Amino acid sequence: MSRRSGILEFAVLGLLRESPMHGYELRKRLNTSLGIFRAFSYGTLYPCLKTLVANGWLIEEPGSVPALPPATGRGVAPASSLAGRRAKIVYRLTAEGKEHFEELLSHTGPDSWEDEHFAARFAFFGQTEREVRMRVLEGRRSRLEERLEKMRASLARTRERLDDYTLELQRHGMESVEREVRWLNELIESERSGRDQRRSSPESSTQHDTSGETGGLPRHREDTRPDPSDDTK
Amino acid sequence: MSRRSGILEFAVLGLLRESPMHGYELRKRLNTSLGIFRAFSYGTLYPCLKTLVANGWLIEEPGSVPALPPATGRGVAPASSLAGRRAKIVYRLTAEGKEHFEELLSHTGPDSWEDEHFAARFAFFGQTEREVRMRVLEGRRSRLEERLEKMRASLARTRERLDDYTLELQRHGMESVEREVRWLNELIESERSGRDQRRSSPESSTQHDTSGETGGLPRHREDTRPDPSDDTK
DNA sequence: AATTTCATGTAATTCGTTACATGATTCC
DNA sequence: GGAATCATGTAACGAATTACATGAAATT
Repeated sequence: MSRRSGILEFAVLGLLRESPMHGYELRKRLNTSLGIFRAFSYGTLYPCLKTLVANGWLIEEPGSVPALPPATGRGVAPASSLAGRRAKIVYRLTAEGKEHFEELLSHTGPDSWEDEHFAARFAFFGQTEREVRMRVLEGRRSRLEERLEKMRASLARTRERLDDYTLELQRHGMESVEREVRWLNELIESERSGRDQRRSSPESSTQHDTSGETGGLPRHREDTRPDPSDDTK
Repeated sequence: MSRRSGILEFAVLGLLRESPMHGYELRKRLNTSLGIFRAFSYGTLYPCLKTLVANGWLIEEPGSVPALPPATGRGVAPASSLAGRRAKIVYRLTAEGKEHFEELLSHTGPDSWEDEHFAARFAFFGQTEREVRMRVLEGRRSRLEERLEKMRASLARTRERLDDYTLELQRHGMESVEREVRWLNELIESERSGRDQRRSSPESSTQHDTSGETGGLPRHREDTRPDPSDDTK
């Protein structure tokens, strides 16, 4: 019962699996860390957290403020170390929550290939088993190929009667899809050749795979611009 | 009043501007002809049509069946030529509807740069004035550049702490955006150099611009596969 | 002292879907 | 005559947003 959205629930559990957080922080990570994630609002997030708690997947803890500064008498009320502080609820995954998340991770349904679901799943591939990763990647690919088929068909059918702009829009749309298919091909390829069945424990890696090419994801370089600025406008 | 969605209303008016249609057909065109348009369901479309009628922008006409076949006594009830036929309501744009659409076309707000709105607007660039086209393209571009900024920032901030997959997802996302920016650059460029202020009358063109290169959209070739098949699964 | 950013929540509303209900027409 | 597709609609529900309301903490 209470068929909560899927995608948000999934992402919240996934993020909380890595470390406990409070809502505000959670939302930011939802919008940044994860690739595509659209900006969920608080009006969505908080009620969702509530139901996750109700389901026994999360517990609320009194907020121990992240990096509590020296606080030598400065400010209004230094109070009793970290006791009387209102609000700032930190959510932590329970054992059942963890279990539930694992189950979500290992499941794949036709939804898993859809745009947003796919992105969410991909974002947690780090804790997904190899076999499931493959299923998701391949499912996504065939979903896109289906879509391409339709686009091509409709293009062929209507080509003559459309103005340049509509045509250009379709063309660009198709190219985007084709591009994603190529991306998936690369990923699938490198999944096949990669041998590591790695399975989480979030504090591994940072120097994961010193060999340049084989076994990991396909290599792409990216200009390293240190560019500190704002986040979600 | 009755702040109807925008995007669906806009698209419906735009499609009907070209020619009258009934709901079923309309929906198909929504999902195919226009580039990106997500599949609206009937449960969305029909009520929308109703309110557009209520606003005086559309009128319902008894359906003259598209290509009515000889019908020489065959079938159940040939009836009185095309009189007693139930349903099949054809919607036609009224003068006010046309006016309203023109106004929507010439307006631009911050919404116009968002993904779906942008696609919808672009799909009707054929009947949009040059100046407005420019505004929309440039608005979209700066919207995307903003987005890129944020992505870069968040990448720089979190790079070390993320696993390979999350990173790869972000990288791919950024590349997609960068690609669209390049596309927009091309379009803007060719808008600048193109001289035709063309403004609709849908029955022009089909051989619009016999010169290969200058003035129109940037040229891209595309394999012409005649591939007749189904539409919306 | 004032402003900004952090932080949590709720109520009303919007947008859109699913599932259902119905029936005509065409194809085999 | 039975299946598929065309065609129109409605009611119940779902997901998420906006606008509102509140207040603590940090920055300037």
